[in-house]
Amino acid sequence: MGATAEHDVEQLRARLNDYMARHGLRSTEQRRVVTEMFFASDGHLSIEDLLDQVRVKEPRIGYATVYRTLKLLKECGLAFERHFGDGVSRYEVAWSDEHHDHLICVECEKIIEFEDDDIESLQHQVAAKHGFKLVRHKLELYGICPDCQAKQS
Amino acid sequence: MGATAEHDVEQLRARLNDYMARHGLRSTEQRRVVTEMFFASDGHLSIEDLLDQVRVKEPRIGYATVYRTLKLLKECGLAFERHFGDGVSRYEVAWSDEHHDHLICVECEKIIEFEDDDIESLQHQVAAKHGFKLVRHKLELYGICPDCQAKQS
DNA sequence: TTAGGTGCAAACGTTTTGCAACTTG
DNA sequence: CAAGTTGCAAAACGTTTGCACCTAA
Repeated sequence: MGATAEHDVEQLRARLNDYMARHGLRSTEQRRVVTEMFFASDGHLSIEDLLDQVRVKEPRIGYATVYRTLKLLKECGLAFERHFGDGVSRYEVAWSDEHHDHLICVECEKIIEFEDDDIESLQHQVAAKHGFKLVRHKLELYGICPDCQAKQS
Repeated sequence: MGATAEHDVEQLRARLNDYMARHGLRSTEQRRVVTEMFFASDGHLSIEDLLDQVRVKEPRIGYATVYRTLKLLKECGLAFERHFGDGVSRYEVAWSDEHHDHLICVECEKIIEFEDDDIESLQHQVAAKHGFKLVRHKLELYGICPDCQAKQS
Protein backbone atom coordinates (compact mmCIF):
# COMPACT_ATOMS: atom_id res chain seq x y z
CA MET A 1 0.00 0.00 0.00
CA GLY A 2 2.64 2.54 -1.10
CA ALA A 3 0.95 5.88 -0.70
CA THR A 4 2.45 7.97 -3.45
CA ALA A 5 1.93 6.03 -6.64
CA GLU A 6 -1.85 6.00 -6.92
CA HIS A 7 -2.62 9.21 -5.11
CA ASP A 8 -2.69 12.80 -6.12
CA VAL A 9 -0.16 14.61 -3.95
CA GLU A 10 -0.53 17.69 -6.09
CA GLN A 11 -4.11 17.99 -5.00
CA LEU A 12 -3.07 17.88 -1.35
CA ARG A 13 -0.55 20.66 -1.92
CA ALA A 14 -3.23 22.70 -3.63
CA ARG A 15 -5.69 22.22 -0.79
CA LEU A 16 -3.05 23.11 1.75
CA ASN A 17 -1.92 26.23 -0.11
CA ASP A 18 -5.49 27.31 -0.53
CA TYR A 19 -6.18 26.88 3.18
CA MET A 20 -3.02 28.75 4.12
CA ALA A 21 -3.76 31.60 1.74
CA ARG A 22 -7.29 31.98 3.08
CA HIS A 23 -5.97 32.09 6.65
CA GLY A 24 -2.95 34.31 6.07
CA LEU A 25 -0.51 31.54 6.92
CA ARG A 26 2.97 31.27 5.50
CA SER A 27 4.81 28.64 3.56
CA THR A 28 8.06 28.05 5.37
CA GLU A 29 10.89 25.66 4.66
CA GLN A 30 10.03 23.62 7.76
CA ARG A 31 6.38 23.31 6.86
CA ARG A 32 7.25 22.23 3.37
CA VAL A 33 9.63 19.53 4.58
CA VAL A 34 7.21 18.19 7.18
CA THR A 35 4.19 18.13 4.91
CA GLU A 36 6.06 16.60 1.97
CA MET A 37 7.51 13.86 4.16
CA PHE A 38 4.08 13.26 5.59
CA PHE A 39 2.37 13.13 2.21
CA ALA A 40 4.98 10.65 1.02
CA SER A 41 4.59 8.43 4.07
CA ASP A 42 2.77 5.16 4.42
CA GLY A 43 0.52 6.27 7.23
CA HIS A 44 0.13 5.48 10.93
CA LEU A 45 3.13 7.61 11.82
CA SER A 46 3.63 8.93 15.30
CA ILE A 47 5.06 12.40 15.75
CA GLU A 48 8.37 10.82 16.63
CA ASP A 49 8.42 8.65 13.52
CA LEU A 50 7.85 11.70 11.39
CA LEU A 51 10.34 13.83 13.30
CA ASP A 52 13.03 11.19 12.78
CA GLN A 53 12.38 11.17 9.05
CA VAL A 54 12.24 14.93 8.81
CA ARG A 55 15.49 15.43 10.67
CA VAL A 56 17.38 13.41 8.10
CA LYS A 57 16.71 16.19 5.65
CA GLU A 58 16.59 19.11 8.06
CA PRO A 59 18.22 18.30 11.41
CA ARG A 60 17.37 21.57 13.06
CA ILE A 61 13.60 21.06 13.08
CA GLY A 62 12.16 20.92 16.56
CA TYR A 63 9.37 18.63 17.52
CA ALA A 64 7.05 21.48 18.44
CA THR A 65 7.08 22.35 14.75
CA VAL A 66 6.03 18.86 13.78
CA TYR A 67 3.20 18.97 16.30
CA ARG A 68 2.12 22.35 15.04
CA THR A 69 2.29 21.33 11.41
CA LEU A 70 0.23 18.23 11.98
CA LYS A 71 -2.29 20.25 13.91
CA LEU A 72 -2.56 22.47 10.86
CA LEU A 73 -2.99 19.48 8.56
CA LYS A 74 -5.70 18.13 10.83
CA GLU A 75 -7.48 21.47 10.78
CA CYS A 76 -7.59 21.64 7.01
CA GLY A 77 -8.70 18.04 6.77
CA LEU A 78 -5.53 16.66 5.20
CA ALA A 79 -4.54 14.45 8.11
CA PHE A 80 -6.43 12.11 10.40
CA GLU A 81 -5.37 11.49 13.95
CA ARG A 82 -5.75 7.97 15.26
CA HIS A 83 -5.41 6.40 18.68
CA PHE A 84 -4.71 2.73 18.85
CA GLY A 85 -4.37 1.37 22.39
CA ASP A 86 -0.93 2.81 23.28
CA GLY A 87 -0.73 6.42 24.46
CA VAL A 88 0.59 7.81 21.17
CA SER A 89 -1.25 9.72 18.47
CA ARG A 90 -0.69 8.44 14.99
CA TYR A 91 -1.39 10.30 11.79
CA GLU A 92 -2.27 9.37 8.27
CA VAL A 93 -2.86 11.25 5.06
CA ALA A 94 -6.50 11.97 4.31
CA TRP A 95 -6.51 11.06 0.62
CA SER A 96 -9.74 12.44 -0.68
CA ASP A 97 -10.63 9.26 -2.56
CA GLU A 98 -10.06 6.95 0.34
CA HIS A 99 -12.24 5.85 3.22
CA HIS A 100 -10.43 2.93 4.64
CA ASP A 101 -10.73 1.24 7.99
CA HIS A 102 -8.35 -0.85 10.01
CA LEU A 103 -7.91 -4.47 10.91
CA ILE A 104 -5.42 -4.78 13.73
CA CYS A 105 -3.70 -7.86 15.08
CA VAL A 106 -3.83 -7.84 18.87
CA GLU A 107 -0.75 -10.09 19.06
CA CYS A 108 1.77 -8.53 16.68
CA GLU A 109 0.21 -5.07 16.17
CA LYS A 110 0.15 -5.56 12.40
CA ILE A 111 -2.26 -3.12 10.75
CA ILE A 112 -4.17 -3.93 7.57
CA GLU A 113 -6.31 -1.38 5.80
CA PHE A 114 -9.55 -2.29 4.15
CA GLU A 115 -12.55 -0.73 2.54
CA ASP A 116 -16.06 -2.14 2.50
CA ASP A 117 -18.80 -0.32 0.66
CA ASP A 118 -21.55 -2.44 2.17
CA ILE A 119 -20.49 -1.50 5.69
CA GLU A 120 -20.25 2.14 4.65
CA SER A 121 -23.76 2.20 3.30
CA LEU A 122 -25.12 0.51 6.43
CA GLN A 123 -23.35 3.17 8.48
CA HIS A 124 -25.19 5.85 6.57
CA GLN A 125 -28.44 4.04 7.17
CA VAL A 126 -27.80 3.86 10.90
CA ALA A 127 -26.94 7.56 11.05
CA ALA A 128 -30.02 8.45 9.03
CA LYS A 129 -32.21 6.38 11.33
CA HIS A 130 -31.14 8.64 14.19
CA GLY A 131 -31.45 11.79 12.10
CA PHE A 132 -27.69 12.36 12.02
CA LYS A 133 -25.82 13.83 9.10
CA LEU A 134 -22.73 11.62 8.93
CA VAL A 135 -19.41 13.44 8.81
CA ARG A 136 -16.89 10.69 9.29
CA HIS A 137 -16.47 7.34 10.92
CA LYS A 138 -13.93 5.16 12.58
CA LEU A 139 -14.04 1.40 12.35
CA GLU A 140 -11.38 -0.78 13.87
CA LEU A 141 -11.48 -4.54 13.93
CA TYR A 142 -9.19 -6.23 16.42
CA GLY A 143 -8.30 -9.85 15.94
CA ILE A 144 -5.57 -12.41 15.55
CA CYS A 145 -3.85 -12.51 12.19
CA PRO A 146 -3.13 -15.75 10.32
CA ASP A 147 0.57 -15.71 11.28
CA CYS A 148 -0.17 -15.39 14.98
CA GLN A 149 -2.88 -18.02 14.85
CA ALA A 150 -0.35 -20.40 13.35
CA LYS A 151 2.18 -19.61 16.09
CA GLN A 152 -0.37 -20.34 18.81
CA SER A 153 -1.37 -23.83 17.80
CA MET B 1 -30.73 4.26 28.31
CA GLY B 2 -30.56 3.84 32.12
CA ALA B 3 -28.09 1.10 32.70
CA THR B 4 -29.38 -0.54 35.83
CA ALA B 5 -32.94 -1.54 35.08
CA GLU B 6 -32.46 -4.11 32.34
CA HIS B 7 -29.06 -5.41 33.33
CA ASP B 8 -27.88 -7.96 35.80
CA VAL B 9 -25.64 -6.16 38.24
CA GLU B 10 -25.59 -9.21 40.47
CA GLN B 11 -23.82 -11.12 37.74
CA LEU B 12 -21.13 -8.45 37.53
CA ARG B 13 -20.55 -8.61 41.27
CA ALA B 14 -20.27 -12.37 41.03
CA ARG B 15 -17.75 -12.20 38.21
CA LEU B 16 -15.72 -9.62 40.08
CA ASN B 17 -15.74 -11.56 43.33
CA ASP B 18 -14.77 -14.70 41.50
CA TYR B 19 -11.86 -12.93 39.80
CA MET B 20 -10.69 -11.38 43.07
CA ALA B 21 -10.91 -14.69 44.90
CA ARG B 22 -8.91 -16.46 42.23
CA HIS B 23 -6.23 -13.78 42.37
CA GLY B 24 -6.08 -13.35 46.13
CA LEU B 25 -7.42 -9.80 45.96
CA ARG B 26 -9.42 -8.15 48.70
CA SER B 27 -12.80 -6.55 48.88
CA THR B 28 -12.29 -3.16 50.42
CA GLU B 29 -14.72 -0.39 51.19
CA GLN B 30 -13.18 1.80 48.46
CA ARG B 31 -13.35 -0.89 45.84
CA ARG B 32 -16.95 -1.58 46.68
CA VAL B 33 -17.95 2.07 46.43
CA VAL B 34 -16.11 2.61 43.16
CA THR B 35 -17.39 -0.53 41.47
CA GLU B 36 -20.98 -0.05 42.62
CA MET B 37 -21.01 3.55 41.41
CA PHE B 38 -19.52 2.42 38.14
CA PHE B 39 -21.99 -0.44 37.65
CA ALA B 40 -24.84 1.98 38.34
CA SER B 41 -23.54 4.56 35.88
CA ASP B 42 -24.73 5.34 32.41
CA GLY B 43 -21.40 4.79 30.75
CA HIS B 44 -18.76 6.93 29.05
CA LEU B 45 -17.44 8.18 32.38
CA SER B 46 -14.01 9.64 32.70
CA ILE B 47 -11.98 8.91 35.80
CA GLU B 48 -12.80 12.38 37.05
CA ASP B 49 -16.54 11.95 36.49
CA LEU B 50 -16.43 8.79 38.52
CA LEU B 51 -14.20 10.26 41.20
CA ASP B 52 -16.62 13.15 41.65
CA GLN B 53 -19.52 10.76 42.11
CA VAL B 54 -17.57 8.50 44.41
CA ARG B 55 -16.43 11.33 46.65
CA VAL B 56 -20.01 12.29 47.44
CA LYS B 57 -20.31 9.02 49.31
CA GLU B 58 -16.71 8.65 50.44
CA PRO B 59 -14.77 11.93 50.28
CA ARG B 60 -11.45 10.50 51.27
CA ILE B 61 -10.99 8.33 48.19
CA GLY B 62 -7.96 9.31 46.14
CA TYR B 63 -7.93 9.26 42.39
CA ALA B 64 -5.14 6.70 42.28
CA THR B 65 -7.62 4.28 43.78
CA VAL B 66 -10.15 4.98 41.06
CA TYR B 67 -7.50 4.43 38.39
CA ARG B 68 -6.42 1.22 40.04
CA THR B 69 -9.97 -0.04 40.45
CA LEU B 70 -10.81 0.63 36.83
CA LYS B 71 -7.63 -1.09 35.76
CA LEU B 72 -8.82 -4.09 37.73
CA LEU B 73 -12.25 -3.96 36.11
CA LYS B 74 -10.62 -3.78 32.69
CA GLU B 75 -8.46 -6.79 33.50
CA CYS B 76 -11.38 -8.95 34.48
CA GLY B 77 -13.35 -7.83 31.45
CA LEU B 78 -16.03 -5.86 33.29
CA ALA B 79 -15.10 -2.46 31.88
CA PHE B 80 -14.19 -1.17 28.45
CA GLU B 81 -11.88 1.76 27.97
CA ARG B 82 -12.74 4.17 25.16
CA HIS B 83 -10.98 7.10 23.58
CA PHE B 84 -13.06 9.71 21.80
CA GLY B 85 -11.18 12.67 20.34
CA ASP B 86 -10.26 14.49 23.59
CA GLY B 87 -7.30 13.22 25.58
CA VAL B 88 -9.38 11.50 28.26
CA SER B 89 -10.06 7.82 28.77
CA ARG B 90 -13.70 6.98 29.25
CA TYR B 91 -15.07 3.80 30.70
CA GLU B 92 -18.25 1.86 30.34
CA VAL B 93 -19.68 -1.27 31.89
CA ALA B 94 -19.14 -4.41 29.82
CA TRP B 95 -22.62 -5.85 30.14
CA SER B 96 -22.25 -9.38 28.90
CA ASP B 97 -25.30 -9.19 26.63
CA GLU B 98 -24.35 -5.98 24.87
CA HIS B 99 -22.25 -5.16 21.81
CA HIS B 100 -23.07 -1.60 21.00
CA ASP B 101 -21.32 1.04 18.97
CA HIS B 102 -21.40 4.83 19.13
CA LEU B 103 -22.89 7.67 17.16
CA ILE B 104 -21.33 10.93 18.26
CA CYS B 105 -22.40 14.48 17.49
CA VAL B 106 -19.38 16.55 16.51
CA GLU B 107 -21.14 19.77 17.58
CA CYS B 108 -22.59 19.01 21.00
CA GLU B 109 -20.67 15.83 21.88
CA LYS B 110 -23.91 13.93 22.44
CA ILE B 111 -23.33 10.17 22.37
CA ILE B 112 -25.93 7.70 21.17
CA GLU B 113 -25.45 3.96 21.40
CA PHE B 114 -26.63 1.61 18.71
CA GLU B 115 -26.41 -1.99 17.66
CA ASP B 116 -26.55 -3.28 14.12
CA ASP B 117 -26.36 -6.99 13.45
CA ASP B 118 -25.88 -6.54 9.72
CA ILE B 119 -22.79 -4.43 10.26
CA GLU B 120 -21.50 -6.95 12.77
CA SER B 121 -21.83 -9.83 10.37
CA LEU B 122 -20.11 -7.87 7.61
CA GLN B 123 -17.28 -7.17 10.02
CA HIS B 124 -16.84 -10.88 10.56
CA GLN B 125 -16.80 -11.40 6.81
CA VAL B 126 -14.09 -8.78 6.34
CA ALA B 127 -11.97 -10.29 9.10
CA ALA B 128 -12.42 -13.76 7.66
CA LYS B 129 -11.42 -12.55 4.20
CA HIS B 130 -8.04 -11.55 5.65
CA GLY B 131 -7.76 -14.72 7.70
CA PHE B 132 -8.21 -12.90 11.01
CA LYS B 133 -9.96 -14.34 13.99
CA LEU B 134 -12.03 -11.37 15.21
CA VAL B 135 -11.69 -10.55 18.90
CA ARG B 136 -13.45 -7.23 19.20
CA HIS B 137 -14.25 -4.13 17.24
CA LYS B 138 -14.74 -0.43 17.60
CA LEU B 139 -17.12 1.51 15.42
CA GLU B 140 -17.72 5.19 15.88
CA LEU B 141 -19.87 7.31 13.62
CA TYR B 142 -19.33 11.05 13.84
CA GLY B 143 -22.00 13.38 12.55
CA ILE B 144 -24.32 16.24 13.29
CA CYS B 145 -27.36 15.41 15.37
CA PRO B 146 -30.87 16.61 14.48
CA ASP B 147 -30.81 19.33 17.17
CA CYS B 148 -27.56 20.83 15.92
CA GLN B 149 -28.67 20.64 12.29
CA ALA B 150 -31.75 22.66 13.27
CA LYS B 151 -29.62 25.25 15.06
CA GLN B 152 -27.39 25.71 12.01
CA SER B 153 -30.04 26.52 9.45
C1' DT C 1 0.08 -11.53 61.31
C1' DT C 2 0.82 -10.55 56.61
C1' DA C 3 -0.18 -9.87 51.97
C1' DG C 4 -2.59 -6.65 49.78
C1' DG C 5 -4.72 -1.83 49.53
C1' DT C 6 -4.77 3.13 50.27
C1' DG C 7 -3.64 8.14 49.84
C1' DC C 8 -0.39 11.24 48.89
C1' DA C 9 2.90 13.36 46.20
C1' DA C 10 6.34 12.81 42.99
C1' DA C 11 7.45 10.82 38.43
C1' DC C 12 6.17 9.74 33.88
C1' DG C 13 5.48 10.34 28.74
C1' DT C 14 3.02 12.93 25.47
C1' DT C 15 1.44 17.24 23.98
C1' DT C 16 1.04 22.34 24.37
C1' DT C 17 2.70 26.92 25.25
C1' DG C 18 5.47 31.37 26.37
C1' DC C 19 8.97 33.71 24.60
C1' DA C 20 12.87 35.87 22.16
C1' DA C 21 14.86 35.44 17.76
C1' DC C 22 13.99 34.85 13.02
C1' DT C 23 11.37 34.69 8.27
C1' DT C 24 7.98 35.61 5.04
C1' DG C 25 5.24 38.46 2.24
C1' DC D 1 8.27 46.36 8.54
C1' DA D 2 4.44 43.76 10.51
C1' DA D 3 2.67 39.50 11.30
C1' DG D 4 3.43 34.83 11.30
C1' DT D 5 6.82 30.98 12.51
C1' DT D 6 10.54 28.73 14.80
C1' DG D 7 13.28 26.23 18.48
C1' DC D 8 13.93 25.83 22.98
C1' DA D 9 12.72 24.84 27.48
C1' DA D 10 9.20 24.99 30.70
C1' DA D 11 4.49 23.93 31.69
C1' DA D 12 0.45 21.24 31.36
C1' DC D 13 -2.07 17.22 30.92
C1' DG D 14 -3.77 12.54 32.07
C1' DT D 15 -1.88 8.56 34.04
C1' DT D 16 1.28 5.59 36.83
C1' DT D 17 4.20 4.59 40.70
C1' DG D 18 7.04 4.54 45.25
C1' DC D 19 6.31 4.60 49.73
C1' DA D 20 4.79 4.68 54.56
C1' DC D 21 0.69 3.68 56.75
C1' DC D 22 -3.54 1.02 57.05
C1' DT D 23 -6.83 -3.11 56.84
C1' DA D 24 -8.98 -7.46 55.34
C1' DA D 25 -8.57 -12.15 55.89
